[in-house]
Amino acid sequence: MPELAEVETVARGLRPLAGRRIVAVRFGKTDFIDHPERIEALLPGSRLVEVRRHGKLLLLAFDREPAAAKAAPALPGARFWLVVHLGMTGQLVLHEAACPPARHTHVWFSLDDGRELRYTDIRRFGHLRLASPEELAVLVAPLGAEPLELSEAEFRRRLGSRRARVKALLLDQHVLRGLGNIYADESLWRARLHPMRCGSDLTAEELDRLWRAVRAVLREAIRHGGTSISDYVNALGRPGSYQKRLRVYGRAGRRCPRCHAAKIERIVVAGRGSHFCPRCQRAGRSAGSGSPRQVRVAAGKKLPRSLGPG
DNA sequence: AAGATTACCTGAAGGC
DNA sequence: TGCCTTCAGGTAATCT
Repeated sequence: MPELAEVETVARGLRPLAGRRIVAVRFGKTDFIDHPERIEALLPGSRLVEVRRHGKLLLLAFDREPAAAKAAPALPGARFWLVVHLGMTGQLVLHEAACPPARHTHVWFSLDDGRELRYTDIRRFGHLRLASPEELAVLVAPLGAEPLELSEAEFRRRLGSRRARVKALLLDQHVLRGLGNIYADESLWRARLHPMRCGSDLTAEELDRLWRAVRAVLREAIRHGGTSISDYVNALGRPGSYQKRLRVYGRAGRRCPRCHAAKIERIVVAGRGSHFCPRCQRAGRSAGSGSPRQVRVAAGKKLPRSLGPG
């Protein structure tokens, strides 16, 4: 599942393509693409000039052919961006043009060196679109801070003021951009925090631990080329190796690699499978079984019998 | 209005 | 053996 570390790895793999020109674009299914006709009109003849990662977004900057200006007056400038979100099963992989395409390949970008950049996406949760610099600014404006760039004070400010569960906050792209389910669980384990803890209940010391944990986990995952569990591969079609180093994700029932005593449990938090060590990551008072709404009711009003203590 | 839940999509896995 | 159901999760839309 492409999260920050996977998208970063793909971006690094695509960077050597800077300077290449797109000569043709071909589509399969386009129901996950915004205005494919715009892509068809603008990309051929354009040159890739830059590859960036923004959270889980892959941003490819192109300088357009002057001749293409007439074809797409909606993008008046010379520079535009191909914005790619890999969703759950998206892959952007460089192939020789002669290589037979994988199933679920939906976009072919033919390059001027005879190779093809292909977008494959089994479940089509991914997203593709073209954006002017102005449109891109609007697109990324709601996104939160880059996890590897924000300060500890900023991290504390963003999470410590929120009543939502810390797991939900880590997954919320408006708080931090780029974390997904795997690295959220790994970070919480490393910081020894229960996923159901509420952001505003975390002490400054706990938030500091979490900030350090997120950075350490992401750096380690990037160093190992990301996590390949089901579908993820890099821009050359090769898997990462961080799945071998996961401490809790997908390891329910196995012994905690830190305390070697308790077994990893899996519960649902924020609608997502959440893996943690019940011994190393204690729930604390605010992280009981009820929803935050029920906790609030419990503090002020009489409880229904079924929710009461004991 | 913040936080929770659901729909989207396909393939793998488990049950009978 | 094969069909059926359930589950996985990133995000946007919808509900409370």
